[in-house]
Amino acid sequence: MTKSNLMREVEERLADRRVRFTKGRRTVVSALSLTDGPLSAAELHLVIGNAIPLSSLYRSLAVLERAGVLEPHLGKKGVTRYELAEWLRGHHHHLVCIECGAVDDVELPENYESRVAELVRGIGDIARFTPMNHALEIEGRCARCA
Amino acid sequence: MTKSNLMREVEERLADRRVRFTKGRRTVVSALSLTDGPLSAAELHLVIGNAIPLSSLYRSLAVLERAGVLEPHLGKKGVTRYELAEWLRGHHHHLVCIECGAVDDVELPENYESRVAELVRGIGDIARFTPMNHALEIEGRCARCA
DNA sequence: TTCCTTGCAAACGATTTGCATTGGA
DNA sequence: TCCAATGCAAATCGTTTGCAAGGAA
Repeated sequence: MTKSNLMREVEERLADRRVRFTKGRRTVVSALSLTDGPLSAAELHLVIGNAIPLSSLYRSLAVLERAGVLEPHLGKKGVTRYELAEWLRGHHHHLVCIECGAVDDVELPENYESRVAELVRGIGDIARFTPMNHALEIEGRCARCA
Repeated sequence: MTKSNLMREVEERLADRRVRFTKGRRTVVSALSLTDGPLSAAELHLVIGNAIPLSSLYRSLAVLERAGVLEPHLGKKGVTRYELAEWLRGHHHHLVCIECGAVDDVELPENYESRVAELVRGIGDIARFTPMNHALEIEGRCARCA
């Protein structure tokens, strides 16, 4: 999805919910649309050049999460990282570095993703569970920390 | 695994690593072996009847985590809950019900688990990432809520 | 106007740490 | 004996909140 399309999608979603798409919120969505993985409030604060105070950032993140635009990922030391929700970013999985805590997104090649989906269906059958969504999270060492 | 076997396994592991299995650490492992889900430091503090001050609890948890006896489970509000490590509890995945929020553990049949492991290895190769651990989390509707 | 958002500073709560004391090998 | 573990209190750090000022509808 192009960035301007993305902003339009978000705008629409927020309008539906009577939530204002203010300058601060635009900045957050825009920054997250340009990065590879989830960012914490502090990381976001750096990325956007201290343009928005932390407290306002936290409030924007909370609003965007409640509106279903962002998804939180809980990290160590009580740090929460956010990324665009799946309906905006597309389906992907996470590589979490146990060394530095960085989270990278991977979009699997179709043959991999179909095997994951197949496993998920099979597990659902075994466990009498109706799968709606899945996430394969892999912990390990990223290229930088290996 | 019986509880006394479990304590013996932990004792052995700690001995190998020259880590003392003190009264406080025994209390923590024992409490966690008796509960169904992961517990936070505060919850543990309650469960063991304030027998150990919070700061000591945190230190015990840190030591046991570094020794590979406990695994942290990151929750909202910066709360970390701990459970016995996988080699003590068995490898499993999570089925999260989007209806009632319940989290069920599933232990996959060997042929499923090996396919998951194979995918994880393949993904690591693609992404230049060294996988150490993985977790497949499936969201959907549990049997009760379907 | 009226309600929502923002910025600042202070408050909060989970976790960590400095230091003196205790305890186990 | 002697280093690691403990208890207490104070410090840290991510996050939240009260309040007054700014903005959009």
